[in-house]
Amino acid sequence: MAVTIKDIAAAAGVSRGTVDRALHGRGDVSEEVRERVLHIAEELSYRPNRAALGLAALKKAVRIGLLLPSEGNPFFDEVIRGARAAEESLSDFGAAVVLESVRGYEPREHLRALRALAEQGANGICAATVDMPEIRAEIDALSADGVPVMALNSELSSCGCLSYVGCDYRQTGRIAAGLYLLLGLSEPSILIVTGSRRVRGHNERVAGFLERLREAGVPFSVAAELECEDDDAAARRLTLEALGAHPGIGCVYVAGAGVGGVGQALREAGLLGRAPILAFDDIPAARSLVRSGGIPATVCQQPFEQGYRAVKLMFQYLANQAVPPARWIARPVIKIRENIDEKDGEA
Amino acid sequence: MAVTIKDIAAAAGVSRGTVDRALHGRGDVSEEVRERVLHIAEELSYRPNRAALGLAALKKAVRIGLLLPSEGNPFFDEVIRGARAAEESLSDFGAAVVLESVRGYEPREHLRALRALAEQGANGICAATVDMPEIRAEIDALSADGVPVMALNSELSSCGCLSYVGCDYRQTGRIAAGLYLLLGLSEPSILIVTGSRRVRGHNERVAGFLERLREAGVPFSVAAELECEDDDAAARRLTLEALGAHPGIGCVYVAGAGVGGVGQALREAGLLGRAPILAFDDIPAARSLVRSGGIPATVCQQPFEQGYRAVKLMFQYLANQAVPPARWIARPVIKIRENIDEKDGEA
DNA sequence: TTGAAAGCGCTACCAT
DNA sequence: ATGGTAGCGCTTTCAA
Repeated sequence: MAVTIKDIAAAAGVSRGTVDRALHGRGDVSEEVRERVLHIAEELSYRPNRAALGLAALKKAVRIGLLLPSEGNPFFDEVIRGARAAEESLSDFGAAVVLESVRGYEPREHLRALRALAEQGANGICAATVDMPEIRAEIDALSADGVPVMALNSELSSCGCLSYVGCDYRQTGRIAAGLYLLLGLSEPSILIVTGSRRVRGHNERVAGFLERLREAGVPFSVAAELECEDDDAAARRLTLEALGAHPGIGCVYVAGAGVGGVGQALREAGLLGRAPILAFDDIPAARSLVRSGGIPATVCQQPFEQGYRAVKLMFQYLANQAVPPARWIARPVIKIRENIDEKDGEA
Repeated sequence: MAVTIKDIAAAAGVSRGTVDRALHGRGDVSEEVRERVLHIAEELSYRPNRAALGLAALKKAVRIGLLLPSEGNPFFDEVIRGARAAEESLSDFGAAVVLESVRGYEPREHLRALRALAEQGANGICAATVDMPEIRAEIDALSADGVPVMALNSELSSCGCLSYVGCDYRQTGRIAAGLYLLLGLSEPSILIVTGSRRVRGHNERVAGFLERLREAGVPFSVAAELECEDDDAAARRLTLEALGAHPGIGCVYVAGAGVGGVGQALREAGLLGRAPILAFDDIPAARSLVRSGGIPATVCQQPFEQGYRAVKLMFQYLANQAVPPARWIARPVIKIRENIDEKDGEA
């Protein structure tokens, strides 16, 4: 049988209540007793029992706020599914998730959502938001108020964030390059379609991609780098223009959203299936292009897992003061036609 | 606050003890009361609290037996890691894992191990074993004795197994075919190296591979199908012979173990990196061939996850009588040079 | 500053 | 056949 708080109390010659106070620094405990208890706990390598912790925590339910730019964004629908799954599996321990769904990346809107979550009594917040000064300031303020904030899916520059749960964009870019190499294309001209140069993740994906190609020492050239603002219509138009201006494009690398528009452009140009698209995630548009052969392979970032993880780690921090790792990085998943229809589920 | 057993007791006008007995069919309960309680529970959509369940279950620790042919088999080392991780995460609920490690697939040895686990007081057993009549009979006997057995990694023909946790071999074969198609090889002659025709998983991997290639309608031919008995030395020798007998082999498909031997043979024949190997799992030999370019991509079966899952599902069955799904299938993971070094971890 | 005790939801044992 | 209750490990409140 594992070591319990009772064992420590007996060994230290104090009551269980005192041990609890000493271990967690709540209430007043004499310095001498505190040290003795801590020492004994260390000695016996005490670890609190999670079942008991959960049961006792039921009284004061923990509320986890979730800020996602998920309006009209199917990637985040999966994040939500994961967060709900975590909520479900933690409901027996008193966890509840409150969601603020936002459209796009307008800082003002994100600020509003953060404050709304705090007002709804969130004890901690997981936020997929933008790396702007005003946002960072709000996060610092929330943290100071005792509401920790965790960056989700997009990392934030140094601020009071508890941790980052998401993916390593450079790494996924490198994997996309690996897939490019697998294809063994003969035409070395690549068209790059990025979402926005202001989005750090997109830049890193492009950098990782090019970095790996250079390392591999294969001949390649970048025909053009387009910025489509994550918009399908813009992606289609710009891609068509580029295909016209640069004949002989052998591959299109799509670092952000807008892959549906790129596919449409290639179809119109009669190149779908001939000039492969390398893309990210398995949102519906990407899925259907994988099925039709326009995308030979896509690198996915486990949105379900990200949502699940973020909620779970935040809960463990709030309920059991278990400090999460500074960065929890989702393992990238390569999907091709033969496994594109797999659905992520309960971890 | 969620519905508790107390609420049901109040609604039914009986005591909590009676509700417990009625819900779980233990002890004597009058038919009339039983029905009333069950009805109310259904009505209120009662779900037992897992934290409380775990806490109460601490008194009678659950022991889970694990039978693995893991001696000298690095694949199963990962399964063990996963099982240990599950044990760790369930230790707060009173779970313990006892391992019987066996070398190879000798039915006599497996029988001995099964009995040894039962003698050590295992309340349930997860077994990666062979599909033989004497084994199935023992499993039926154990089940009848109240020790449920779960098939792990290799499925067993209809017997009293609680469920199957592992992968879908045909599906992984199809994915390997998808990778073959990605490579766009010009030389359509394929050498197949299987482990053993007596191993169901190997056969299914070959069948799935060929099935998908036929579906795709690409030209291909099978130069030869070798059986290497999962042995590197045999694999090397047979592969070298086949390369000599069938010049122009463009790809080697390795359905079982022995991939190290195949790589060695290709190296000696000066074909490493020129005739790609398609293989399974990321055991050390496969990993190093991926790094050196001999294997462009490998299809992995999440051994860590399999071990983790099996123990977790078995525990939930034993402790909370939660019936596991008949089949829990691990998601296949494609690894290439750029992500081969990722380590599976805590789910 | 510390101790004692109630209570979280469930199970199991002892009375009745 | 049913009720009552102790107890799993921890937190928290009330007394002292």
